[in-house]
Amino acid sequence: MTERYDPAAIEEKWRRRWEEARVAEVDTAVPGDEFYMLNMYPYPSASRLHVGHGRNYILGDALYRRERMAGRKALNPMGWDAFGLPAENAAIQSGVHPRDYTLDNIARMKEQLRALGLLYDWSKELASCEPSYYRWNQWLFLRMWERGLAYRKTAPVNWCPGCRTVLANEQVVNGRCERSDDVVEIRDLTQWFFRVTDYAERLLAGLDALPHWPERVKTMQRNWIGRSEGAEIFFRVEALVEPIAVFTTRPDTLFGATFLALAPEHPAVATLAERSPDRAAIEEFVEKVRRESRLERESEGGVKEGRDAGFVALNPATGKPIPVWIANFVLPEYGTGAIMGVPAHDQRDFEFARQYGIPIRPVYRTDEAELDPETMTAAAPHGGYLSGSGDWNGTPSGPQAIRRAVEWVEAKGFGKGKIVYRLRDWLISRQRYWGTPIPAIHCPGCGVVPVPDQDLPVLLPDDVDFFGAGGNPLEKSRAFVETRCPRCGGEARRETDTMDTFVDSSWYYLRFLNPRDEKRMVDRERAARWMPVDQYVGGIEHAILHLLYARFVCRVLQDMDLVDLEEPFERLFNQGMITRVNVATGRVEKMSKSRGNTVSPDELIERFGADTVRVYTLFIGPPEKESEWSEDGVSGAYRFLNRVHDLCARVRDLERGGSSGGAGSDTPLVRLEHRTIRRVTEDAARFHFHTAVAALMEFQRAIGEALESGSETPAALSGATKTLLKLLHPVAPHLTEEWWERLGESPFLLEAPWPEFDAELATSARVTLVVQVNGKVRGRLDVERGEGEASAVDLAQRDAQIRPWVEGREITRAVYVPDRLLNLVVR
RNA sequence: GCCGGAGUGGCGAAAUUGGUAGACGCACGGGACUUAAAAUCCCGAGGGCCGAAAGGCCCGUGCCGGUUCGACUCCGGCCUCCGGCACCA
Repeated sequence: MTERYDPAAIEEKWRRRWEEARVAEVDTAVPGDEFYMLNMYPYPSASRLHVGHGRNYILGDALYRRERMAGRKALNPMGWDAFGLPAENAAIQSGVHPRDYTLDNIARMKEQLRALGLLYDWSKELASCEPSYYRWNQWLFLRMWERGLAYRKTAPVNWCPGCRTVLANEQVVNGRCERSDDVVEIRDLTQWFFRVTDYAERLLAGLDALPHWPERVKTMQRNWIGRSEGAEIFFRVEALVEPIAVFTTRPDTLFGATFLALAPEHPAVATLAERSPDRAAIEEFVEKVRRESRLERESEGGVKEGRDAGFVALNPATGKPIPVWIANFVLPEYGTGAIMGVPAHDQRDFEFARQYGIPIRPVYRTDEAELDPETMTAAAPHGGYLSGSGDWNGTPSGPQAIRRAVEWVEAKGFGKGKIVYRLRDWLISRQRYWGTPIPAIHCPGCGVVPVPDQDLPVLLPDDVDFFGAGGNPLEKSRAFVETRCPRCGGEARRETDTMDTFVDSSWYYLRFLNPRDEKRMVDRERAARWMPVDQYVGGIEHAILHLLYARFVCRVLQDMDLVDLEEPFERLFNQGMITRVNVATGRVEKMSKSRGNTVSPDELIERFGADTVRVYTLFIGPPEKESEWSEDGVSGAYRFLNRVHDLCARVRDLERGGSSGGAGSDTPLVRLEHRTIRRVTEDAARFHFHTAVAALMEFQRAIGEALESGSETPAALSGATKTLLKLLHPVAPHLTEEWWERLGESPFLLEAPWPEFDAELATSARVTLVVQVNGKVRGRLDVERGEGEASAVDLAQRDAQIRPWVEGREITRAVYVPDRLLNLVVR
C-alpha cells in the first residue's frame, strides 16, 4: 500500500538535523522568556543507561519539548556526576585509570542519550572531574572555612586493616570487609565537616515556601532534620566536677527520672571508669558496644544492654540519688549523648528499667493505666501529680505542660530550654583518590593552613599508584603530598582527603549558566534571570541527601552574596522507580545494576526505534508511581506509530490528489480535534503522558475512520493530522518531525506553536445522560447538551428501558446533574 | 515503631470537583486478507445466573462499617504490599 515505517533512517536523519541546527543551544546571557529544565545528572559508573533511568530522561525531554512548543526560551543542560567510589574500585580491580573509565562511560552514555532523541544543550556540558569545575568546589570550601562553616573534628569510620582503607557502610557485610573479608574496625579519624546544622532551622522553614514540591519529599526532609523542643538539664554526679547535661523533650517528667544513662562514647565515661573499682568490666563493655555496627545498635529489636557505672547522680527536682548507667541505646551524636531515664513515661526507658530492676516512678497518675501493673506495684510505690510537688500546674503531657516545664526548669536553675535536631553535620571527607582534593596544608609549625586562592585549583595528580599496600593512593604520591607551607614557607604536607561527590551536585545547577567562566563560580546576573530551576526532574532516591545539601549550599552562596536565591528548585518532580521481576529472587524489585535486573534500551531501540521506546516508556503508567517493566507492551506502541505513519502517508496522497473544499468549522472530527487538544494539554501539564497517548490513539483511529468513510473534507483531515503530529511530538519526536516536513510544513515541528483548543468546540453537541432509579443505572438517554430537567424526566419515563422501573411508583425526588446524570428516587 | 505511597479484569492501567467502573494498550478468542505464514485490519471479552437468541437480572474497585439520591473517590476501624527512616530521649 504505502512505504513502510523505517524508524532507524528517520531517527538518524532528525538527530543530525537537530544537532546541525543546534536547536537546543541557548545563549544564557541574553534575556528571554526563560524556562530552566533540569534532569538530575547521571552518574557514569553504570556504563550503560537502563530503562529505569531512561524514564527520567525521556520524561524530561518530553516536558522540555512541550515547553519549547509553548514558545519558551528553554534551557536543558546535561552534566556528569563524575567522581566517586565505583570508578576507583574499577581501577583497583581492573587496572583502568578512573579518569579513563569515567570518560569512557560518559562517551557511551552520551551515545545512548542521543539514540533516544534527547535534546540537551551540549554547549553547557560539564563533568565534575574537570579542574575547571572542581576548582570551584575548592574555592567554595575555602570561603566556608573562613566563615566557620567548614571545620575538622573526629568521627568514627569503618577501617579495614587488610585493605588499609576506610570502607563505606555498604562495603561492610556482617562486620567484615566485602572484599578482603577482614574484620572491620571502628577507628576515629579527624575529618572535615560542613556545618549544615547551622542551617537546620532555615532549611526546615524553607520547605513551607515550596508549594510545587511533592508533599512526601518535604515530609521526608522535615523528619530528617528532626527538630525537637525540650530542655537541657544538669545532673550533679559524685566523682565528677562537671555536672552531666542531658537533653529531654519531656522536662515535665523530671520527677520521674530514676536513672541517668550515658552513651559509651560519652567523654565522662572514661573518667568514671578510671575511678571505678569495676574499671575493667566497664571498659570491656564500652569496647563491645563500640564494635557493634551502627546498624545492629540502632535496629528494631536490638538488645538493650547496659552496665551500672557504680556512681550516683542527684535528680535536681527530688534531690534524691539515682544510679548512673552506661547503655548501648544512648546515641552519642544525638542531644548531649546522655539521657535521664524516666521509665514510667518512655517505652525504651521502661524496657531498660524492667530489665535491670531500676525503680519506676510515675509523674502523672493518668499514665498508670499504661504501665505494667506487676512492675508498678513492685517498684513504684510513689505516685501523684507534679502540680502537688512542683511550682506549676501540671496537666499531663502535651506541648503546654512541656513549655511550662521548661520555664520551671529555668526558674529553678536546673537547666535551660533547648532545641535539638536529628540532623548531623555533613561529613565531606573521603579517604579516596577519585574526588576533589580538599585545599588544605598541614604545617608542623602553623597547623592546618588554607591553600591561597591564587594556588587553586589543587590538581588531582594523574600518576598515582592504585596497588601495593592499599590505602588512599594520594598519600603515596610524594609529588602531591610534599609541599611548602603558604604561611611560613617550611616543609608541609597536603591534605589527602577528597570531597564527597554531593559537594559537586549541590551547586551544579548554577554552573550550567556560565560553565566556562574562569573568573567566578557563579554568574549573579544570569542566575537572577534563570534561577530558580523551573522544573527539576529526578528519582525519589535523592529526596533527602542531595536535595537537602543543594538547598543548604544555595543558602550559603546567598549568605556570601554570590546569588540572590534562597531555594534552587521551584518545581520538583520525582518519578517512581521502574521495577522488574528479579529472576534470582522471584520478587519484584527496583531496577538497578546491583540487583542485576536491568534492561538496556539499546536493543529495543534497534528493534523498534527510539520513538517506540519513548512512547512505551511513558505509556507504561503514571510517572510518579513505580511501574513494573514488561516488554510485552512494546509492540502496542510500535503498532500505534505504524498507524500514525500510514495515516500520514494516506493524508499526503489525498492532498496530492488535489484537495477540494475548505475545512468545516464544526464537524465531528473538528470537535474531537479540539477535545483531544484539551485532553493532551491538560494531561501533559501534570506529566500524565500515558493518558495523553491514549487520547492520541483514539484520535488517530478517528481520523483514519473519517478518511475511510469520506465524511470529512481533505482539508479537515489534513488539519487534524497535523494537530496529531504536534500533540505527539514531545513523546515521539522523530516520526512527527518527519511527517511534518513530508506534509509540506517547514522544520522544525519542535518550534511550531502548541495547538490551542476552542472551549466550545471541545465539547460535543450531544451527550449521554445516565438514568438511575434509586441509585442504580437503568438506562441511558442521548440528549442535547443543556437538556432541561423537566424534559429529561419526561424522556426517562417514556423510555422503554427505564419505564418498567418507575411505572406504578411514586417519584419522590429527582436528582439532576445536567449533561451527566438523572437519578429518580421512587417509592 | 514512625513517616510516605499503594491495593481496580489474565496483565499494565483509566475514571480532573462524589455522578456510566474498567478508557487506552498487552495477552487471549473469533473473523477478513493470503496457497500458507507473518504483518495488517475488523469484531469479542470483569464474574455469576437466566435465555435458542435478542436480551435481561444479580454481584463486583483489599476487608468491615458509616455518610449520601448516588462512594474506586469522603469518614471510622482493620488487613496486605512497596519505599524511606529509626532505640532520636
